[in-house]
Amino acid sequence: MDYKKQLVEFFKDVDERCILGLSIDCVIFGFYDNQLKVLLLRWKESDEWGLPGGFIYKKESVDVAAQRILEERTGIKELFLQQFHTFGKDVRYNRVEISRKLNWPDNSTRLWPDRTVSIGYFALVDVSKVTPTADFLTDEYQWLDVEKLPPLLFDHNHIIEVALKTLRVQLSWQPVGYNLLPEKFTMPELQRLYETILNRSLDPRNFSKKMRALGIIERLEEQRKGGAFKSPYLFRFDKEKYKKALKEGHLAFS
Amino acid sequence: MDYKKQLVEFFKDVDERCILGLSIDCVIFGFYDNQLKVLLLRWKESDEWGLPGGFIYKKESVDVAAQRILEERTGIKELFLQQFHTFGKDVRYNRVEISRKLNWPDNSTRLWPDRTVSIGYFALVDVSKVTPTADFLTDEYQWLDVEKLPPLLFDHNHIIEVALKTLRVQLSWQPVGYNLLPEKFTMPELQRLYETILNRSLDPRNFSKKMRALGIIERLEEQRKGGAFKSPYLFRFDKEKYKKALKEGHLAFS
DNA sequence: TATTGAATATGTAATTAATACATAAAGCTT
DNA sequence: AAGCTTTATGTATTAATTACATATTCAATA
Repeated sequence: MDYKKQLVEFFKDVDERCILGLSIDCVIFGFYDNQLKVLLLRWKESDEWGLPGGFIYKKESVDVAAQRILEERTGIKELFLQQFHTFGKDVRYNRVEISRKLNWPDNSTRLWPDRTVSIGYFALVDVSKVTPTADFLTDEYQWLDVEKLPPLLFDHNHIIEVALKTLRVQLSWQPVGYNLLPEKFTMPELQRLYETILNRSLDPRNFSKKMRALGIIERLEEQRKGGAFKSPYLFRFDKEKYKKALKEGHLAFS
Repeated sequence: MDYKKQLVEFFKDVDERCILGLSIDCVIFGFYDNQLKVLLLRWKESDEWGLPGGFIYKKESVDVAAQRILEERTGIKELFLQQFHTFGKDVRYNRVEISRKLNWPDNSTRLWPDRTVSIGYFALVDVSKVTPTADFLTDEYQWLDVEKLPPLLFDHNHIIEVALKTLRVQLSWQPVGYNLLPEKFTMPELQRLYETILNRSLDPRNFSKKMRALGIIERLEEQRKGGAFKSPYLFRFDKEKYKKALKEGHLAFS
């Protein structure tokens, strides 16, 4: 059975097992090469990219569904995952246009509901711990720079924008980094993460002072060698204190 | 035709005109008697209270539906309205329990979907400008103190808690008051609004200093007479500057 | 092995914001 | 006129934020 026939079966199956007209879209952020990246999937037999997403089983909480979808796509369980907005415009896609873009038969989206409301979640993950896996509809993944995204399927560019905005606001009163950086990292790496998310440069003396004052990281004796310059110290998050700061929220990068 | 028969018609009609399995719940905050109030509706032929809510027409944006529902319930168009969370637990109500509580015939909720996901919006309104109107399912409204709520239908107590938490967080970086107070208000009134939302007392000298420094209110020459004490000055929000502050977010009640 | 270039580590002074705190003034009542 | 109640207001202290420059280390290479 070829892909196009499987598609019909796939959507029939979704209709049977899942809630209709409601989906989840996941904005999975990662950080490397000093850039904030987002995980995107290329849809089969097309050049179109979109966010990982999925549907909610009939007897499954939405939060659980989001977690499941993320685990399916990234292979990791423990991650920062947060619902940030529900996208409910009456027209979020045009079935004819989608069929064309995806090179699907004309009537293949016939079984889709007239509209779909999508609940957006964003996740922060350590790229090195992730093994992205495409789903049935897609066959390639890529981490793309959030600042240089091509036009995506559906309203996914907009969804990413809102996620990013939420992340920026959150950064001003909660710590970020535990889920985005490897276990050990240098102060400049942490600073570049903040600079990337906030999209502006910070003073290294003030940044270091503030971060260390928060009491959520500890400096190790270890240094990272390798560059033709002074070796930076390595740091590590104190998981307990980090979690506490997440809850209480006492940062202020204004 | 009596109410119980109409009920069946009502839900049939909803099924035909609206998206299934998705609803909107509105937490409408108001402020008077120095207390933060929330608008609640009593369901017909019962003593059970719940949030105003409704369903989304098949070709209607979720935001528009929320606005429509609020307008139907309060009669006012221009209000602060914000989506704050989507509630998607797999079990949010028990149909048998609901039937019993509402004194409905046993099978009256038979046509309800197995579960409903609800999108939560909160609104801030000037109580004096509102003419609350009950809907088909309800026949009485009341403004109840958010701190003294009885057990409500469904997960509405939880929804209000989340709304209140959101409002508190928001207060720390955005102004509040334009939609909750009458056009002219005194500084102590504004302070009590803040104290009520934050649930703690503030120093009047510091509060006044800070508020006036924000540049979003102007003091009028007018004073309010009437009490056996020094007449307070009246203030008014500068709508433009208030809107700007809303967008930019520069407050900090920490 | 001495030199150079690149990135890191660090401290202090100045400014701004937040907090703590008490008294005089005005309006109504009696 | 006295008394009660609520409002209006300023200053000193502390804490937080900002601005700013130089010495260090490592690797490459001359």
